Amino acid sequence: MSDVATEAAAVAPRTHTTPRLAVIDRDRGFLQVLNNRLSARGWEHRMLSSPVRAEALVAMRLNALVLDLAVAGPDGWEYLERVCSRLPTLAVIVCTAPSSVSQRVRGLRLGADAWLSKPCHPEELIAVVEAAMRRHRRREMPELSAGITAGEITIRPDLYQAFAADESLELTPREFELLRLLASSDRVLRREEIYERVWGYAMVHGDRSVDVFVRKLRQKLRAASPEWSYIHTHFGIGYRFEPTSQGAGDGLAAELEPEPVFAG
Amino acid sequence: MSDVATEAAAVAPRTHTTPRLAVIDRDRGFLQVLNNRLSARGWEHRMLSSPVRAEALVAMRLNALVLDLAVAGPDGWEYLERVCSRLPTLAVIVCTAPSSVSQRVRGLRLGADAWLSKPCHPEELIAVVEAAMRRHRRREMPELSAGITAGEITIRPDLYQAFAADESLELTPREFELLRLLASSDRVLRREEIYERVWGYAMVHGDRSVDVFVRKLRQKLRAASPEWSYIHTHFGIGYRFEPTSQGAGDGLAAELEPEPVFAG
DNA sequence: ATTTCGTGTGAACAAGTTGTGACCGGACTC
DNA sequence: GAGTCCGGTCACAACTTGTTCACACGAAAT
Repeated sequence: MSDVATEAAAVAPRTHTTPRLAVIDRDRGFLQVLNNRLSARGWEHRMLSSPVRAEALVAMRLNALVLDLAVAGPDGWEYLERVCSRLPTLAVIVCTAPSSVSQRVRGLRLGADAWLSKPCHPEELIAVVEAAMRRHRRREMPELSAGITAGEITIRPDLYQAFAADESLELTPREFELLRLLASSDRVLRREEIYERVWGYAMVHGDRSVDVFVRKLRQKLRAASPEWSYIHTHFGIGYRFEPTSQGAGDGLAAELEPEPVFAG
Repeated sequence: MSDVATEAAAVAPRTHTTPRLAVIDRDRGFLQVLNNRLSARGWEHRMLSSPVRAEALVAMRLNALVLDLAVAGPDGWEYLERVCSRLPTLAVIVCTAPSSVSQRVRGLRLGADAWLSKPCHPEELIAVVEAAMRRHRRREMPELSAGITAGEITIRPDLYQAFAADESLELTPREFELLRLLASSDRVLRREEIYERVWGYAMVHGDRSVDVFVRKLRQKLRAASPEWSYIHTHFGIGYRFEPTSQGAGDGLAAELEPEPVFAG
């Protein structure tokens, strides 16, 4: 049970329809009841009897985590904080023994989304988890498989690949996710945001992964569509996607109104 | 720079928009206490003694709503549902008299983000509201990324850039943050305050950074929009933003919106 | 008028940011 | 077990930005 055997599925498909949650608790009866309800509901769930490292939680690609602070012992607060800061998009629900106001406030301030006192009704816990996940879900890509065409390239989410003139760019999963994110946003994306949405957890300061993958992407884009540039750097901020053809005028204007030009 | 352990303070996101919330309740004492705490915290808030139409809530441009279901009477559930579906980006916290599990579950299912039982500690309520907003704010509000237009220039937060006649001013990140701060405050800002909000930490006495950046800003503004002056010096105090056209009268009028009044 | 202090300005300097190629280790394939 | 693919780290160079400094200018104070 405590084993963190994580099947390494494809990288962050992010289109999951069934919620995936983990419960860190030791109350056998509670876990049993909860297990039944969750199974009946078709949620993917996993019961853990002790805290697991934040990295392991990342690998599980959870939507929500239910945590009994008592299980983590005196380091519970620290653990809570670490998990919340490392996985900003994870819904964290603390479900623990009766507590004081200041304890609850502290937990919420550290990043928990909700605090429930035991004993609690499993249906209420599930409703709270649903409420916490509801918003997070909204940010999953709305368009499921609609292809995006920009400049000379076409992005096909259903094939997990991008094409230029019907020729695949041979993007790796990460490269593809990065390209899809950039192409579906018409604004500057900060590195932290990119990392969080492609990698699925918080970027540590100084990580250059985004830069490196942008370079790899640009390389493949350039090879497939040399006349265009797609990914623009905003110094000190991040990157922005905008197909710009080399030969003609700079595509800077395309962002705002394409105002009519008159000779005069 | 002196860099006294400013580790995490690297160009802070500074999306520090003050929360705006409304409370629908009739408990005078509760409202009074809450009012004090919210004022101390600098939140914009408004106390309402009866439900208002969803349209009115939209106009208030709230981040969060605290609702006592009892105030809405027997139609409370319907009201809750209508508000939640009409304003999906609004954080809704139900704070009401003791209730049954099924009631709480029902409220959460209808779209509430949290359910608190009265009597509750105001700090806990605030923490719950914060937690709910934290999750919501991730999905950025459309109006937040809307640009500011002043005089001949347009400030586009989504592009981290300002434009004059669709031409970028080529502002650096700091210059942009400074301009955005000035332009979104229609009053004189002291240097210390500017420094604190743009740089993210306290200004040491005698630091001229703000002056230098104001100069750089003025230079770029002048190059892009020579007929106007935007940043005005208040000797011995600080700076104030106000677009003023050179030739004609001062453009004082165009600015003020008749938006609803909030305490704060 | 003269002094003092706060502000505007340009340039030199320091610090931070990004592009890039090389390299490393784990997972998978043959 | 060797080869390959992929994600990730590192170090370096080129570049941009941020900070500091000295001095000029102008407003307030004496």
